[in-house]
Amino acid sequence: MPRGEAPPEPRVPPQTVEEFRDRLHALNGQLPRRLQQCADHVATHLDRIALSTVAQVAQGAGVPPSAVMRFCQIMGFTGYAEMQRLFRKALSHAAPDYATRLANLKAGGVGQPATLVAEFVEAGRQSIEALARDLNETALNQAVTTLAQARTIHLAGFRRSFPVASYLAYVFDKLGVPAVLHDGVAGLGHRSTLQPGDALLAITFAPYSEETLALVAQARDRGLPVVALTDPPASQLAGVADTILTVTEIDFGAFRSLSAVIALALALAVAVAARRET
Amino acid sequence: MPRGEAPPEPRVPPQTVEEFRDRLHALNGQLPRRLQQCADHVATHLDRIALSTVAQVAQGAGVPPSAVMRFCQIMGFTGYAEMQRLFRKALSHAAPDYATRLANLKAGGVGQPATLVAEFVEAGRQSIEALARDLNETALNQAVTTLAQARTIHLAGFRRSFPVASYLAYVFDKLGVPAVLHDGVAGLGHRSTLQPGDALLAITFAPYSEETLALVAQARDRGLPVVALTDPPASQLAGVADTILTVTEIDFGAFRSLSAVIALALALAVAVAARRET
DNA sequence: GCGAAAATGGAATATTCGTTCTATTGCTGG
DNA sequence: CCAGCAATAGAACGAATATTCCATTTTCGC
Repeated sequence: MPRGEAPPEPRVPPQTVEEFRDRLHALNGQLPRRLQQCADHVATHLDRIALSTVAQVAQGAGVPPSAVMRFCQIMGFTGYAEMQRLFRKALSHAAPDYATRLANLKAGGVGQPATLVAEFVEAGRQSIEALARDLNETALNQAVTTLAQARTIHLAGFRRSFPVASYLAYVFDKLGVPAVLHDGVAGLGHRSTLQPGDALLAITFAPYSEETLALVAQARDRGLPVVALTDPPASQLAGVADTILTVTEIDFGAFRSLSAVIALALALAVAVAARRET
Repeated sequence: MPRGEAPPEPRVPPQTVEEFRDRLHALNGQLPRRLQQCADHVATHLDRIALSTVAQVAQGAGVPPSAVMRFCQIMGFTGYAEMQRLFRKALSHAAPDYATRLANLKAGGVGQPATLVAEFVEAGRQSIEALARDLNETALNQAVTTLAQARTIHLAGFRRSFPVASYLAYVFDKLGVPAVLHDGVAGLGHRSTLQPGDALLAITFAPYSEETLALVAQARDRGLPVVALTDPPASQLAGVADTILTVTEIDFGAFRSLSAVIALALALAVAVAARRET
């Protein structure tokens, strides 16, 4: 082993998954080939560790099991077992008895109110996880840029998209971002308010509502940028919107929980507000 | 071994957690003492099986390990290992690489749009899981009964509760349930529409909005039942609402994802519609 | 290129954990 | 009260798996 400068090879193992990630990141680039392979594979499959054996991780990384063992020790653990303990604890704490509780709610029987709650909870959770999985970061960044540059943001969303649009109006107001909610009250649109320098944020799901499509077309005619928040496939909007953000919302029965759309919309709003302040 | 009538001891193991629960339920009551202890413990700690050893399950149930083994075989598995495989598969499919993806999104850095999405996703998921955990079934059933008996349902919800109220208005409309959204357009309430036989569903979070409280008081004066959808502690509403449904909504920054409230509201709406039809 | 030190792969070993076996206990029906 | 059977507990066994060790290869400084 080298004499003078000892690389910070810690004797205390990471206590949380966060710490683990940090240490992994710090080590990146200064590892021998096989250990780097381990690091790469582990980084992209963090969740598998809790349920995999050394041999499986090794095969996944394309290295012999002994390399995985050395990797564990580099990370500060005494061995694979200790490392796995960390991830198992994280996994079991993540869902303490959520699954059981859900099953109990459902056990009441179809049609029972509690069962319905369980179904919508399940749909909401799946939608939200799908959002995290499928988020298009490029489109999101582009949307933020577009909206941050706009003088006024116009919000379009009718029928089941209306709650989202109205919540955005509330949030933008709180954040001090000029936004107009096109709510169709009194049968008149605010179409004349679409002015140069503005942008349109349209929230709409198939089948797209007439009003929203009309507003999008109008904005397009006047040369305003259009950001669409919709569900895949966004076929009809592909030609007319500059930026398309898609969200897969799982629905139970005929109705959607809107969880994923709202989460995305909120993040978008906060990011836009932050960008405008700088 | 016995000769003639073989008890229905299945040779094919349950393929899903659902099937597992069914078989467990079917066996209930006709098991010897120790096996029943196993069944009870497993039923209430379904989620632990994936990560526990035989010895741990046995200790939890207060039986020797061999009793757990016999229980596994009664359930149709060849042994504990096979049973555990079922739950591990369920666990890993539930969160395929969701956790990793979330961490990756967050890794972008504070203030990045993608990181914000991750935060709101996290908040939404926690809210939704909290709903499943803390749902008060009694209050829910009572709310359904109250609203199902109403001639017309009045919806109150302003500011950040407005999206929920407006979504409920949309859903009730689709379901053919008479509902009025008190949206405050033109500064006039629809107060005069509060008629005998109606009911009020108020959605409001602390700090409660003036308009909602006023509407609740008015309904109360006229003797109409009031159902409140709010966050704990519902101190101010305790005296004035007949039924109180609480939802703990985790917020990130100053904003809430509304996931849990919407899930509960949707379930409530569908349950009410179903009850009215019968 | 040569030598030392690090890295590597694979076999040997230790440990943990599931599974089986059997003696004993506790029932149940005659 | 006794025979017969089911249920049980604990110990012994065996398979799976983590861990260590060492011979070989690779890398890097001189």
